[in-house]
Amino acid sequence: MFWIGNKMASSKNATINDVAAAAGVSRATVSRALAGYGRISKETVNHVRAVAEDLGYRPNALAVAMRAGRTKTIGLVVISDFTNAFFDRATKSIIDRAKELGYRVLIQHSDEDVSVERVAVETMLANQVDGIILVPASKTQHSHLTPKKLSGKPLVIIDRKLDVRRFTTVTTGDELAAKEAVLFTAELGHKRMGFLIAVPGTVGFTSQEPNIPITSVQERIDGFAAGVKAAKASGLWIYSEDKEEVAGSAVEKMLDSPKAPSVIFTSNNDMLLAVLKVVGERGLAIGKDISVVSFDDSPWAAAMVPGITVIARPVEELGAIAVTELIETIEGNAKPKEIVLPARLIRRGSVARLTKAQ
Amino acid sequence: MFWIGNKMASSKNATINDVAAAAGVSRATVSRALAGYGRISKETVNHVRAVAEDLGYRPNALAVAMRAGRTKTIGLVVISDFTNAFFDRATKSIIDRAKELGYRVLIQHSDEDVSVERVAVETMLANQVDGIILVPASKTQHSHLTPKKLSGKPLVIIDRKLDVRRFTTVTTGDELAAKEAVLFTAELGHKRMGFLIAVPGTVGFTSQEPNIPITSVQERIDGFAAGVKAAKASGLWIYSEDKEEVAGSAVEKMLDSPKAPSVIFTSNNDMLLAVLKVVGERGLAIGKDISVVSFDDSPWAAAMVPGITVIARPVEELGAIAVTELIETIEGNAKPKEIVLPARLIRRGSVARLTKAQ
DNA sequence: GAGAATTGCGAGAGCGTTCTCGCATTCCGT
DNA sequence: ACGGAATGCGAGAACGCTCTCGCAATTCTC
Repeated sequence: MFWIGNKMASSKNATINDVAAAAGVSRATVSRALAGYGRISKETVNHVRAVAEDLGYRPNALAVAMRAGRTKTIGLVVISDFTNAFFDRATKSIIDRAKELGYRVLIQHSDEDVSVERVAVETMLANQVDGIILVPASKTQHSHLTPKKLSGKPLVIIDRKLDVRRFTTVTTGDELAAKEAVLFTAELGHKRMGFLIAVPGTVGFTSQEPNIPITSVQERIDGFAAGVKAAKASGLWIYSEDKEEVAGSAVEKMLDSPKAPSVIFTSNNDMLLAVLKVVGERGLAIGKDISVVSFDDSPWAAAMVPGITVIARPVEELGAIAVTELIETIEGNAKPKEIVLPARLIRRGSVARLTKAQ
Repeated sequence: MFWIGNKMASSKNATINDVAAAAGVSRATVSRALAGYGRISKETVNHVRAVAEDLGYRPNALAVAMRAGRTKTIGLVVISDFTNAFFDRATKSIIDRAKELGYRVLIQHSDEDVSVERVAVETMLANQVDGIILVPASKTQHSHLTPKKLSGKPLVIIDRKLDVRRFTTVTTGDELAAKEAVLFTAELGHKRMGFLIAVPGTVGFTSQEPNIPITSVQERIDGFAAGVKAAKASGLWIYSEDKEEVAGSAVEKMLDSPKAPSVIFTSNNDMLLAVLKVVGERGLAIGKDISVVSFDDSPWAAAMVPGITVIARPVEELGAIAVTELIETIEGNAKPKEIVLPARLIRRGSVARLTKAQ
């Protein structure tokens, strides 16, 4: 085979050696010219840049990272994919903020499974990420999250907390928001409140409170209970598998109960969909015959008529703050801190004003 | 500072050199022991593996990739983030399928902007991806997609086509599906059909057909037109900016037109939301006073009552096929091919049966 | 105009792997 | 017991890059 320099060898990338050869200078000079540091003449810079441009030279990010011991990449391990109405926006804001700060994002899903989370973290570290943002599958199982196992790489926890306070944590104040939402419905005359809670790992549904290893969900339950108590109302809890048909049956049961609630709270958007479906099939009018409040806002919850009243968490802000904190820790040495962002109630038409007991 | 070997130097990763030193063998032997190739005794293998385990050794993926000239990573450049009801599932299926085949996925968004797409592709290549899956922002502007600029890396186009046939392309048969959907509504008695089309880059809305550089959207328009013609019905086209308020105004105008349609088709889920909102505010009942058909299925379109009749595209299949084709091209040498997957109508309750002219 | 300071650039090491090559050592057959 | 084959392992190069060090050549200083 004939070739002229490396350039013709194949359609492979031109390397810094090719540029050096073509420009008639050394590798070091090319590096200086392109990165713009050190002692080098203006003419050489221009010449080298022109040659590099000409060859379509593109630095090999792998080699740069290898040499620098830094990849400018952060890892993101979320529990669910972005077909979920919370994690889609969280992921987006994390990617966007990271980009602003000059970082790339590697994404993995744990599916609420600690062992999957463990290998996801392993993969991240093998790929030399500079830091990790994690939505932990369990608040208790974190033996894979010791500084040693993390090779000293910083970790930021979002959405939920661990039962140790070793890492920076960014969450939302769901307990207070849940309580306020309940009180809001109480003001409108509601006395019987239902709460449909998605609990990963459950099979079927139950009204017995299961062990919940997720702090954010627990907070919502506690806040709901506090609200019910403060309003001197009655509460009905149903814990369901995260699957629409199952959740639908749970809703049926709730509606058929002698103490059927006048307002149903749901712990996420999937549960809300289950409620909407059953309620719709029964011909009940939202915001009139039955009221609904859900955690997490979404475009369709806002666009429906009546709009769904939601407890909106500052998702984008949460993601952006997590990235900012992480990168500060990577580049400087920020201390671990616990950041709690306020969630707020967005009142739309899905909660009826009750005049008489219903 | 005192230290014993590299291990104590900091909390950095143990390298293969550390393992070799700790096991009292050479790097080459460690490599053989861990990878399981070459001539090596059983005892050495066990010993080395134990030591590696003990040190928490984790091969540096960067170094491996560097040496191998292959990263086992593919790049994905989509036009929109995963808050979009099509790209969330597409991205998910691509990640899942890639994982099955032992590949990781790097994701970038182009926001329908060719220049952003260009740098996204650049970034991918700088990161040495083995191949790229791309949703092109424009069918005509692809000067950055020549084999040379791609460093010979394979590229698979999805969702839309380019005006050249150089790459493997995976799309859906939207033209036929649109036509069939129109004929279906005609069978139910509809004679006046509206089509609300999101056109990126448009400002406001118009009924003048703009230049549309996206083949899938064009196909839908053509199919709709073919259906209207075949049904001897009348069609009303509105091209709108991809923004809810603007699309809402477009819907208002459509409904106020003297030739107001009895059924409105929408080119994607965002447009559907705009329709639902306006229609709901006017107190019109979906599937009764007004009918709706949308491109792309989504959980909430299915859960609403009545459910929204949609043209469902095989998103997961599309993504999986794209990955499979790409990786076949990477590892073997598959020829470019054009794959078109069928889209199908899912009939729910959002299309009314008209008895008399309406 | 001679020494000092400055400027421009090349040589080379090292980041963590993998893998080829070659050198000892052990094993076998006769 | 001796030649050859088989076995086990180490040395070293290479992937592409950055950056320190040092050496010429040029410019400055008095």
